[in-house]
Amino acid sequence: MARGRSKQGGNRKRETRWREVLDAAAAEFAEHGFLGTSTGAIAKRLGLRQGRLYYYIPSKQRALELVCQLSTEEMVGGLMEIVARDGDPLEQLRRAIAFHMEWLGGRRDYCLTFLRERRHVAGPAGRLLADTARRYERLFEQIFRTGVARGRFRADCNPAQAAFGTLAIANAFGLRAQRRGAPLPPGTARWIADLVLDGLACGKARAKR
Amino acid sequence: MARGRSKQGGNRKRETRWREVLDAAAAEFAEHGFLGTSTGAIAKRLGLRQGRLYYYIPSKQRALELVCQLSTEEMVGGLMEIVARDGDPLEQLRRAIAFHMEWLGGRRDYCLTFLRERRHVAGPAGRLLADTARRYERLFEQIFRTGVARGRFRADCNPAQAAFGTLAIANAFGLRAQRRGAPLPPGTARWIADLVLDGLACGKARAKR
Amino acid sequence: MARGRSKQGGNRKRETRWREVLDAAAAEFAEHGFLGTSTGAIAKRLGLRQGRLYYYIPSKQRALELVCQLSTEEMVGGLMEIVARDGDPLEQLRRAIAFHMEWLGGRRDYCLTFLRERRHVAGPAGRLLADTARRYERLFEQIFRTGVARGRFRADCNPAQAAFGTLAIANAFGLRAQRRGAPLPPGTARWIADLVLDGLACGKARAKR
Amino acid sequence: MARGRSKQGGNRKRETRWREVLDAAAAEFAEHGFLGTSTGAIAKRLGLRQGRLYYYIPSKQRALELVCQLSTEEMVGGLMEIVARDGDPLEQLRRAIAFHMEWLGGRRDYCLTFLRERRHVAGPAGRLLADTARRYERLFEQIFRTGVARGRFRADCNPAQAAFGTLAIANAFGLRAQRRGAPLPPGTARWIADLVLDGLACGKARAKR
DNA sequence: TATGAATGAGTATTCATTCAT
DNA sequence: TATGAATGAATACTCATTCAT
Repeated sequence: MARGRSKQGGNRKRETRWREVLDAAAAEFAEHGFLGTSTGAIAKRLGLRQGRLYYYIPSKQRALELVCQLSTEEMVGGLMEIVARDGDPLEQLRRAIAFHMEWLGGRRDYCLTFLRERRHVAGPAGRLLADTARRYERLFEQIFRTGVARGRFRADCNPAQAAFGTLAIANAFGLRAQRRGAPLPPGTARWIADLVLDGLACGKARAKR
Repeated sequence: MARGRSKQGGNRKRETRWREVLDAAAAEFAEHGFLGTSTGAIAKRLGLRQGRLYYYIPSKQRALELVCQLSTEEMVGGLMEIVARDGDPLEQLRRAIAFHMEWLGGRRDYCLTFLRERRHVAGPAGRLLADTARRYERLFEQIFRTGVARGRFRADCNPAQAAFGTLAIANAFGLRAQRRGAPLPPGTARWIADLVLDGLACGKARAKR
Repeated sequence: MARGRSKQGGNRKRETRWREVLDAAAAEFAEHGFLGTSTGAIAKRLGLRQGRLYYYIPSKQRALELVCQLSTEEMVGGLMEIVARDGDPLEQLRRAIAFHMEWLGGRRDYCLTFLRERRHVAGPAGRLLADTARRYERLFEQIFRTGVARGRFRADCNPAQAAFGTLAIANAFGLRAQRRGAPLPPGTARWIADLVLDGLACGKARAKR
Repeated sequence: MARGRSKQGGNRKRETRWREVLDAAAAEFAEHGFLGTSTGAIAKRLGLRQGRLYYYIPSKQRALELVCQLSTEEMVGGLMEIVARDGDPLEQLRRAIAFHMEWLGGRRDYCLTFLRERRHVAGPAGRLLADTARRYERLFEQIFRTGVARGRFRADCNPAQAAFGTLAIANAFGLRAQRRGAPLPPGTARWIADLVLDGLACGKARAKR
């Protein structure tokens, strides 16, 4: 390729810079929202002038799509591994939650952007995103289903609801901690897993009392 | 006086129209976000031309503030009554959650707007809003604190965390149902209360197992 | 006429109200300028609602024209009498200046509006205004011309320039006092007349020294 | 450094363009007033599209402030030099008036804008402007005060009034000539100085006659 | 790789004016 | 005599995007 002097080196550098651009976009999107972010603000964060941004990304819209896709797809990949590995569903759930919390902490900007700004991703990209999100939730669902089937979780546990609820709780606590700027306290994942287990999977069904 | 009467009538009509304007704003804000909403869109929803809107509201910004303030303040009022009435903390929590879910259902647009768009309310109005939100959460906190003190909830229940978690779960389920356009299924509030009780207030603390 | 119950009474009342409207317009124009004045502001000053104004005036533009014309025409009338009356040009000038200062004080809003806002009167009305203003200046000019002809003013006094200068000085001092909110101090007109006489009409022509 | 050089060049070009923008704004403000000037009109004068203007100036308001500040501050600087240089107060006054007239001619748009539109500069910028204007007037005042102290001007000359009057006369004649589009006739400054000297500083006080 | 000039379209807000009541 | 609802046009300002250099 004419562009990179050494193909490898050039591409790697380019790739690196490209990630930096996405990081900057994610940071701005997380802080001010997609519509509240100007391309100038992203550029400024990178020490570039506005126009230059378009060398790296084709549009602000596309940047949002990429930010939303990148981490979600990696998250699905990671979670798949956990679910694929056999083991006690209860342990699996703990690991899954720990995994999820790690991402919330490590990729805060990407997660926040995905959670709050995905509404601005429409069309094919939006459908792709919705699909990825569904796959992620289904993996949690599967853990609950297995747990119920094996008698580890209580019989009236609704896997779909449990999966949704688990993510809601994990995200709420995970992002609350973020909002305060502090890293997640170490026991958080464990504590949330217990909360979920008691409330959604193992506790006595209250309504029956 | 003839004028007094006509003035009354005028004011009532004006007041009504004002609420309609806020409703329309809330609906648009909930659907497209504050920044994604143009004043023209609000006007269109009301069958007005854009400029006319400013006869009722001083600015889009102020409309957002009012939308965010109106329902939250009423919610605090309602919840205060529930908490003030004496009774079993467990029953109080159930009533509180039911009350909260009713608002999520009945004032969907206002609640969504508050939850997602309040970040765009800055300055004094923002501080007021934060204060109202804090008061609301504190009322839930108080229920948990009383429950722990009276031995109805488990000893290691952290009232602040429990209050936060309760709202996170209630909002997540309440608004998920909304997103699908359907009204909340009748048992939802009860079911969520059980979830919260098992997970946050009464279940065995897993970590100790 | 169908409109007034008693023609006389109705018209007089109407006439009065009409003057009040013009006064209010003049006051706003003087304070905020023509473009800086909204019809709502004029209406407010009168205790009316915006729309009602159009019962009295056909347009904001026309209101400006009337404000500018009214006092200038009366001023021309008054000054003509002074100039017509025979007498020492020096005394005439004193009287003319006193007359001018009285108007600046008594019709402050009208004078300010005329002086600063007449640029916004275009078309036939603008030409009429320019003509009236020219007639006014010419009357001063005439005093100087007579004074020179009769040997009361120095020979090299340029009547046109002297007239222009006289008005500039009178307006500047007259309106400065106004700006400070105080009524013109009693001796002002006399003092200004002396200034003008020394500087423009009687003093030794410096350039010759 | 290559960048340094290009930056220099860029800055100089930018600076130049910036002055052109202010010149255009001043021209429009002088012709149509601040409120009568649309940003589009300024842009058109520069051959730009409206939006582009905001690359050079942050707002129309700020442009007005800059137009008003720029020349007034330079004028104060120039006048200070004249007053600082020792010499006959009478000669000083002549120089000061000549200096003032030169500015009226050379920076007509800026001066007109300052004189007529400064009322639209409020807040801190307005206070700064008022201060600069006061300093300018005080410098003239000082000339008169010195002249009286040294017995060159008549004893009952009021320096503050004389300064105000001098500026009123100079502005009136200076801007009248401008309005007619012609440059100031050569002897004007001299002639005005004589007028001022006779009327304000040296003539016999008429009232005593 | 980077800059800055340029643009076109969009958006909130204001306001003179009209009209039915 | 007065009101309030309604409108259409204007206007300041922002911003994503392009392109010559």
